[in-house]
Amino acid sequence: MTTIRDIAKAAEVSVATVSRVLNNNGYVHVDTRARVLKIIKEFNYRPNAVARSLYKKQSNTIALILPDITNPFFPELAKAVEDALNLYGYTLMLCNSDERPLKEREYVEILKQKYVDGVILVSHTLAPEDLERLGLPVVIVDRNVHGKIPTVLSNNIGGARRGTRFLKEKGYKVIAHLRGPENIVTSNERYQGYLDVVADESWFHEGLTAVGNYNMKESVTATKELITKYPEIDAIFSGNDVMGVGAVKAVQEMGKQIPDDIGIIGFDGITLGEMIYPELTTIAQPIYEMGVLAARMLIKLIENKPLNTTFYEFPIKLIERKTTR
Amino acid sequence: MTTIRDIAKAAEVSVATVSRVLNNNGYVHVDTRARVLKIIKEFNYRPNAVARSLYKKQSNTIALILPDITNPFFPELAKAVEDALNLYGYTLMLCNSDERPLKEREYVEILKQKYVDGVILVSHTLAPEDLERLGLPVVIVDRNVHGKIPTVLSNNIGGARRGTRFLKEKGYKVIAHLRGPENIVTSNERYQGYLDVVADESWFHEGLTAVGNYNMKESVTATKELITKYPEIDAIFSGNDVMGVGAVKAVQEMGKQIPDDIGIIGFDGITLGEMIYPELTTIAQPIYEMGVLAARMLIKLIENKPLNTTFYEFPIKLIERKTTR
DNA sequence: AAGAAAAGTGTGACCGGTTACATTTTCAAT
DNA sequence: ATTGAAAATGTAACCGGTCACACTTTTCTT
Repeated sequence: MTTIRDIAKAAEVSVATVSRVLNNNGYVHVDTRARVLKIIKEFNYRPNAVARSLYKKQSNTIALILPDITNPFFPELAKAVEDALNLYGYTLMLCNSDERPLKEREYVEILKQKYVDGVILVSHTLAPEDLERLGLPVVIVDRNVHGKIPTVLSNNIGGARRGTRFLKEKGYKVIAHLRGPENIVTSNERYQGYLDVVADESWFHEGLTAVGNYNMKESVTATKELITKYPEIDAIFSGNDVMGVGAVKAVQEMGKQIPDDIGIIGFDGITLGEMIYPELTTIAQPIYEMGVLAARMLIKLIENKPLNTTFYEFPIKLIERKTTR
Repeated sequence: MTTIRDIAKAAEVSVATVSRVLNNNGYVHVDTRARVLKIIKEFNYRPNAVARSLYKKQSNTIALILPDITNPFFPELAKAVEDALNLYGYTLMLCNSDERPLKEREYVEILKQKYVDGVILVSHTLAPEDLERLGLPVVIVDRNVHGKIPTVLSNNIGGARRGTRFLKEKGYKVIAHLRGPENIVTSNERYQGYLDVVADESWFHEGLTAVGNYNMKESVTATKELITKYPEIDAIFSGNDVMGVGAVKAVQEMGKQIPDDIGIIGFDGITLGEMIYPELTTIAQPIYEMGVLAARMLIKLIENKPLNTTFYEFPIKLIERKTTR
């Protein structure tokens, strides 16, 4: 492997000069620069990133910690993050936490050892006090945390209200809700949004909400139970698209028509919603933009540039497709 | 940050001794070891992975280069790889190549600069000669390459034959094929498998094959064109599940019944197939196992342990679900 | 009890960059 | 010609580990 000293020797300058050329700082005579550059090209020399990291205490790498890349929401976000990072010369470490706070914390320790510059935490399970002690620049995506940690999310309550109201406007009479895990903020917010719209309805009762844990299979069984128990249900507001897809499937398996017998609306706006028939109407978050923004914010944080806002809430967008009439 | 020298000072030993304790090699007196360990715990010391990497020329990091994590096949593989790597103390770098050989090559350069220990290349687009020059341990997944590079894949031709034959056995008469990109080995192999089974049929002609480029939306339009042009088609063997899902959707949009009017079988065995209605019959590759094996092979390669086989072809499994009668 | 082998520990070079500081050269201003 | 700032370059310490080698102490062998 060629090192900076090899280059220095070949170009008949000191390593400092080569370093100056590489980093474009300090004074270097044009002729010298040209000579060094020529040698670098000749040797096809690339500075050793690890050596650089050791001295600079940073690695141009950031980590994305998420529950499980297998869940179709996350790849879209991960892609956005990676695209953005690439633009700024960073590379991406992918960490699946499996929803385990312990694994998240272990990962953070390992990442610190590796001089990872920062972390994007998606749908994390860490306690706020853990977050404070992280000792690394962090941006949170998708889960609100009281505190001064930069956060990117979308308007969950507003979106949920909008979606539920939309179902009402479309003439659906009895709207059920599939909700996510009970310990997750977004899940509760979306539930809250649903409640805000329907709590005063004459038909409303708590039994119309079932837990699908943001999971497709659970959603299928939950939906079937729901509809069997309360046949008057004619619409479902699902807390995310994955459960929404499950609901669509469940309803179809029961032989009911979508959107006539039952209308369904999801939340998230993942592409999965466009892969099924009928296509899923949904409250879409701008997932890609959120990923890009999170990456940008983190980089600013790392590079000590000022953040205009430390809390960014994206508006949602209702995408009317085929599961509502 | 505490360094090994801080620990050495506090424990009143030399850095070498601390290093010996950390790495469990060389002679260290039990009492000394205990003392050092105590100090380490007290200081909550973690050795600096970057410094270690610099000397050892390895980083306990491997990279996964794949076309696009957004394509639902890859997250499942990525998860498997990550799980396996974790077990062995490695972390994962995620690199989206966007199918661009140039980007793949650039990534490899950056990865080498970072002392990444090895690379798993999935569905790569690199030329064989590029692969040879990589200068890093590599394992290839999903795409066959003539050469001595360790490879993990599944029996594409056999699987394709099996799937096509299965449609015939089920009594379908005119079987079309949705194929992937023309420059991709797996895509061609699956096409070949299809041909092997149907080429001699009286009804067979080349028009029954359409290109869906492994892509959902393209598959939808391709399927519609196919069926409109050749209404005698009553079954589709799709080169992958994503296109299979597209075909299901297209057929449904055309108002035809699955599996009675048209039977569909996919290839891959991704969970997406279970998310739609009716669930997709498919030729399943053991994706998770393939990912795990690729990771294991790469680690063996990195650690200079012998590989029993450099070429591993997994058997496929027909999973009969609801898109075939 | 002597000598050899094993056990225990320390010193300092090394990995390959960056940069503070020192030194030398250039050049415009006086 | 002199001066002093700017320009150009070099030296060596530093980042935080690892390990070859040297050295001392303990244990074993005969």
